Amino acid sequence: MPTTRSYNDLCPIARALDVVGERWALLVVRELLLGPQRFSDLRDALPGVSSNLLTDRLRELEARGVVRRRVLPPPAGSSVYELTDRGGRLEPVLDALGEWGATESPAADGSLSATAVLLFLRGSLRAHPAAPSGTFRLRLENRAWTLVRRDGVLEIEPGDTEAADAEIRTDPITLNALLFDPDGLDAAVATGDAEIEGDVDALRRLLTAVALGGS
Amino acid sequence: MPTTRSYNDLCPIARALDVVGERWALLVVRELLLGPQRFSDLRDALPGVSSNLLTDRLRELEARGVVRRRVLPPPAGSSVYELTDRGGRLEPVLDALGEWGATESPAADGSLSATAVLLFLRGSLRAHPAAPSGTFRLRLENRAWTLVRRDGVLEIEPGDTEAADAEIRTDPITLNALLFDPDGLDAAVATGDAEIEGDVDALRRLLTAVALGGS
DNA sequence: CCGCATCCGTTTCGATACTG
DNA sequence: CAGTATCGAAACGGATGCGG
Repeated sequence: MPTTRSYNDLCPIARALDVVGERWALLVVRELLLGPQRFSDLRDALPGVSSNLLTDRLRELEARGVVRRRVLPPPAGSSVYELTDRGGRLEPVLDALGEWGATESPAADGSLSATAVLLFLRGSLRAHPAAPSGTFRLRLENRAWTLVRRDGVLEIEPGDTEAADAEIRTDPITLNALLFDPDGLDAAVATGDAEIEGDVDALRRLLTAVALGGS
Repeated sequence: MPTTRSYNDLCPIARALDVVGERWALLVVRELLLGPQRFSDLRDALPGVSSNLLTDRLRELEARGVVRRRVLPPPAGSSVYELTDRGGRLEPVLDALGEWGATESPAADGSLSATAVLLFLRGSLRAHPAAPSGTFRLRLENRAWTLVRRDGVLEIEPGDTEAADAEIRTDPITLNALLFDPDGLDAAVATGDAEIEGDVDALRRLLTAVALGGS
């Protein structure tokens, strides 16, 4: 049964927290920021959330107009969860939280979803104006995203939406490490933790731009 | 006993939520944004939080470097809680949450602390460039704040920090209503819900600027 | 397998009472 | 005023089961 608890506070901040202040709620929104996800994608991206609680959160966020459930057209038949317009407008909240959280110690251990590292990557590049232009394919956890930087705007979309200058296949943890130490790219390739293709120098410049921006 | 539960997620957003994602935590930060507060101030501003939980939250936020407890110099002897620099950097998070929460329905009923309405007032005026310059004294719940708009910057500080052009004495709910309907000022004065002094026209222009910005 | 629903032990929360 | 102590209620977390 979904939570109905409220702060009973007229302040807009408190009313926002009534909607997305429950445990896991904002992390579900985080996972949906780059595109729709299936129930099991969310569960895998959020280790520690139990399936029943994930169901509750999704129902609650759906009832509050943050998330929408959409049944894919046949033959898929399965359904995905995606942000509504209102849910998408939570992006500045998550950006601000991420910026604040990034000032802490570099963190010890834990999981890291593909969406999480891609959001960090995107935020770092957006904050760092010197990032190179180009189109990059990122393959993480058997899924693909396309990073496009053109005319100063940076977007990351799910899928192979267009031809890429370079491609990297790796896992979120390795990619995250490379964002802090781009020079580790060759070593990661050597150990098989990452595979790269295409314009490798462009990829290297991309990683370096993040590392410079983050310091 | 303070909470130690973690998402165990390397994402900066999740790590931020490990610190300020517990219930009431961000509302405590909200209350401290405009200046130090005593324990009982916080409890009164946050009806619904039990004193033991407020103690837990403050201890937790103190341990995480968000809040600091400070003992006032004699003869006061009492102690106050205030934000650390790191805690103060949460302001963009609360701004973003407030902006998102304000797009909802105007809210039905509930409490409203002085800080909450002043933060809303400040945010609205900052977003609306046409707000008039001047210095205003705001008296709510037996406490005073000074609103200064000068050279395009707007600040609200606790106390009577400088001479004011006008003063209003009222309660948070009435002030909030006036922010949506400035024309209600005369009625509020007539019923005794508000008392005003000084340059009343300047006060009227201030309220009107908020109403225009919020629409 | 996916998308839940049910059950159950543990943690957190909320209300009230009480103390220095 | 500034917290502590206690206790029932709610929320959370993990395991298991079940229909498609």
